Amino acid sequence: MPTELPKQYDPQSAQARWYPFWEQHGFFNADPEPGKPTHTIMIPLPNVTGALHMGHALNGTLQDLITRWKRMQGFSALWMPGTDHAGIATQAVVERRMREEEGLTRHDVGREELVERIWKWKDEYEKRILSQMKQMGASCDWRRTRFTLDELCSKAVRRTFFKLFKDNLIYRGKRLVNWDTFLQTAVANDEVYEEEVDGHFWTFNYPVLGDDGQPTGAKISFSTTRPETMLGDTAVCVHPSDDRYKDIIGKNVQVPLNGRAIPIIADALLADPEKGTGAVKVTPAHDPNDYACGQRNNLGIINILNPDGTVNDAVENDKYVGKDRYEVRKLVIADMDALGHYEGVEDRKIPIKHSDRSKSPVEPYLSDQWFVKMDTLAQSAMDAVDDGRVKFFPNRYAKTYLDWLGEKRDWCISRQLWWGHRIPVWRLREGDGIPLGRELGLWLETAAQLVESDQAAVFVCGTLLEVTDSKWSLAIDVEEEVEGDECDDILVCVNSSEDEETIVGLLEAAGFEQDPDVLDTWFSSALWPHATLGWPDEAQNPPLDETEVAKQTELNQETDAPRSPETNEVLDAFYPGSVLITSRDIITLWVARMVLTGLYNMGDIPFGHVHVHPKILDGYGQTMSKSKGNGVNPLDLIEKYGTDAIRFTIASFAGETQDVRLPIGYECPHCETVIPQTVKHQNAKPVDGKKPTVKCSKCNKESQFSSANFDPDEGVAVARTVSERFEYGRNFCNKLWNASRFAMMNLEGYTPGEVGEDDLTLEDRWILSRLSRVTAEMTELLGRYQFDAATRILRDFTWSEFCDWYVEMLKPRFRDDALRPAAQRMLVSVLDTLLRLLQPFTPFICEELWQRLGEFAPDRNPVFSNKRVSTEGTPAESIMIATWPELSIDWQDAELESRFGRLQETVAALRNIRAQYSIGPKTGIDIHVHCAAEIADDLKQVASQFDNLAKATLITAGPDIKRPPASAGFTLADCDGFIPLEGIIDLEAERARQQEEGDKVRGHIAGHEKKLANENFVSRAPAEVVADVRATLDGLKNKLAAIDSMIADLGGD
RNA sequence: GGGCGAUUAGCUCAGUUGGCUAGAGCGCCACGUUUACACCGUGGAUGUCGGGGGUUCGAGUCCCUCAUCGCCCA
Repeated sequence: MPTELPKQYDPQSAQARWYPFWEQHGFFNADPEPGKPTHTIMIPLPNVTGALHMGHALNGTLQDLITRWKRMQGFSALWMPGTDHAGIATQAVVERRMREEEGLTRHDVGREELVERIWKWKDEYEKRILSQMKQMGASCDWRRTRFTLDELCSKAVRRTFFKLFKDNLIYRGKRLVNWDTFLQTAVANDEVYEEEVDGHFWTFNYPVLGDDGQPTGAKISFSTTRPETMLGDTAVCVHPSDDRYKDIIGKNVQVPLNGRAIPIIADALLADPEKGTGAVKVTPAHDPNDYACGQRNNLGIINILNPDGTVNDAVENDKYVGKDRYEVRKLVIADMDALGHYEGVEDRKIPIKHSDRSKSPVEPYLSDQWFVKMDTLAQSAMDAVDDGRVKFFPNRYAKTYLDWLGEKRDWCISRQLWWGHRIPVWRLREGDGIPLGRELGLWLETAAQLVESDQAAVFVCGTLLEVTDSKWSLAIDVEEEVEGDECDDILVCVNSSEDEETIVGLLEAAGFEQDPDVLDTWFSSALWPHATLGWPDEAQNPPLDETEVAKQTELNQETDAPRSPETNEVLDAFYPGSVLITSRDIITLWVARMVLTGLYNMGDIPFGHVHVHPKILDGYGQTMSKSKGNGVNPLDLIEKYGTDAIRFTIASFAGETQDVRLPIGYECPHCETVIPQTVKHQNAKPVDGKKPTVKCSKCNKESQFSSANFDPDEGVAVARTVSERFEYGRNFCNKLWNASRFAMMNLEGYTPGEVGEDDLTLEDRWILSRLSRVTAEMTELLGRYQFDAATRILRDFTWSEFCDWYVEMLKPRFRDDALRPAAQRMLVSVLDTLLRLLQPFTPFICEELWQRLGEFAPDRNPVFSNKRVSTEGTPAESIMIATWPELSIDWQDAELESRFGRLQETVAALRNIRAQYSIGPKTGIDIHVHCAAEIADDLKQVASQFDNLAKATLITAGPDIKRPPASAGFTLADCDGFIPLEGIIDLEAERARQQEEGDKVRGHIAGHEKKLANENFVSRAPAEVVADVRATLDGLKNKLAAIDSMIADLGGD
């Protein structure tokens, strides 16, 4: 027996009920099905470092929305879930924790143990993240969940690396990196932040040497913030046009600290004659600008640092070797002073780069790294956008992508970490040298066999070992090179294969050692779109997660994807994907790389569309981030407002131009007062283990609050994050809920059947016309990823048309036995359709209502065709697999909508008069309308609605109607209405009211007349526009005449 | 330093190729508990569209310039 709905929607119970229902029924599954088109979205994989934030909530909502929409449209819609191992971020988090809790460093526990600990961390956080996504309602195919370090993804990484290696697209080179001396690893630019610190600016001088190598007595002065780098100086640089130094360019100076002679060079890019002394020291190994200068001028490069930040023996002065750089700095200053080359110091704020992971200052550091040559790869990815195979929405982001790729900078893929895909290259241990003579020849024979069977690729002295017809060859005379000490390097890249272990064993026995570095995380995420689908395995489908499959088997015995022994159908079906939905900061890091690896491995783009959505900022316009402490936990909001409300509101944020500000507050757990968040709250951190609190402005009680910086103590009352903005979504859901509640209260005795052409009333035709338009617009807007506009038209339709007018107008029909069946069918049809339009946005409430509606109207599939509406047949088992609404364009009727508009305006005018004269809702009013006969007929037909909507009785209507005495009035474009108000009317007030209205109209008229009086406008503007203005002006004049005559009747002038 | 974007009501934001004296939600004011909904209904007030120039018959919309803010790249 159907039960009446409660007055308020309870999101938590709907969420708890329907998500498992969807999962168990396998509705999220996406499998290749013959004849069914596919739609693929690859998730921008979240880090396993921490929890999800608002950005993820936005990003995930949009992907789910599109996936749910496409699924309803009949696509086999795949939303591929998964997480990213996030090399440095994750390792750093685990290392920090190990240090804080156990006082251990990674060197204490060793590589294997550390990696094992990180896996544990990953398992915990992955679970947490995936569960958060489920709470957001994500309809991912969880059976296909992947992780960038899992077996499947690892295979793709190995194959790609091998392929690139073999194609000579990978090389080793030097590079100045941001070096974290604490973690002893290179950190990427996006893992570095700049902070101003109090520092010093010292000035020193170097003595100039004559041609004989002896000091000439001249000196050259320069300043520096890092005096210790003098130990690695290889030049002093001046501007070529600087007259002060013209004569000494080309001469040498001496570094007093170690006696090294270095040249004075001229470089216009590095030296600035306006600044300081105009001369600068050049340390190519420890400064990016100096490095570039060194490259330009063929300077030497002297690296003076060990990986831990101590000074190495290259400084040629034992006094400094082995000491920390900051200690050396002091020594160097003192020594220069003692030697008489110190000139002074001033205090200065210095911007210093810090590692985001260890919070310690980074050093520019020259190191050996692996690179991918970007030239042709980058070009292929640029071509894909240039020729439109990949389209950006909004289009302007194509520029970011193309500009970045256009630089074709080689991609540094190595990271000095332990957590990640280890580089599959073995090289001879340092010092072992290359086997000579016969031995080398034999070795190459063996290597050639591996190369021929595609199990390895080999570089000897920088040259690829090539094999044709079982004969190896090298582009160099290898023995000559080796004997001449030109080369001492053999690199073997091992392909993944069954014999891999044996091959590695042989290599290691022969003195080879695997490179210790791991690959950049982006290397594996670049492969995400095809790796997750099983590439490079083209002979079978990728495996499914057994636990997830098991969830479904209780209800459905055949959930396994159709197996095919011959091909990877999943890869064939879901690649290339459809759209990538992401935020703009990873267009270069990730999007571009996915395109180029897709083209390289698959010969095809990974996705046809890239949608870039806005970012969510805090109330002060700052990017939300963990380090700023201004992040918001979506789960707090879900608890407060419900998932649907969050999703709906978030979708309404997703426009094309602006980022979104989200001012938040904390809700006092004692009295529910909202305390706005300030920067102070954002920065608050526990002091001596005591958690910060907020003080309620009303009840004065202090409470701990939700924060990204700390977890509140267990068991205490917590002021949770709230934001007024989500009331938008919550109120909307409640409105929908209550409209449905109303429907269900009036569905008793519902029978399926037809509403014939003659039974369709004005409001029926109107709502169908609107519904048809809205449906078409929705499809259009979602296709362009204009989520904000889509949300708006849905809300407007639901609230301002369906609820405010249609449902109101249906009410009298439900009271009439003869009219009720048709009204019920109409209401069911429209509501059913509306719910389906809303499902992608607010899936939980829609499912709840869909199922409830099924109790009242088990047979109700609406069919809108041939000018009739009928309900028949059982609806889909779940709204998420119901069909996406399509209404014929024939239902759209502009003329009818404008007739309906007149009805609405009339009602609004009547209500306005009621408000003006304080006529209570129970008091009836009469109305006389002066208008053309045709319009009069129209009004008479809907007369009952005047009563229903404004408690007004239409007494008379027609061209001969005169204003009754003592009446208020209103004017529309094609009719004037009069409401007799004997005894109530205040002539003076009514006259003033009309006067005001008249003034407004006069203003409009003046504007239009001015336009038409302009010769240029009439002759140059399009005829259509001119005609429009004329028509509007005529209307306005009629209106004004009517108003004036009313004023005259009221005894005015 | 280069690029992209933003600046519209008290707040948060819309405003398709230039064409109705600029709209929404929240907030505000007045009235209202009418058998879907007070997370509601009815009515109302609110803007030098960042400043300055220009193009045009016509500019919130296009161009130039200045200011402020944000992001990306170096």
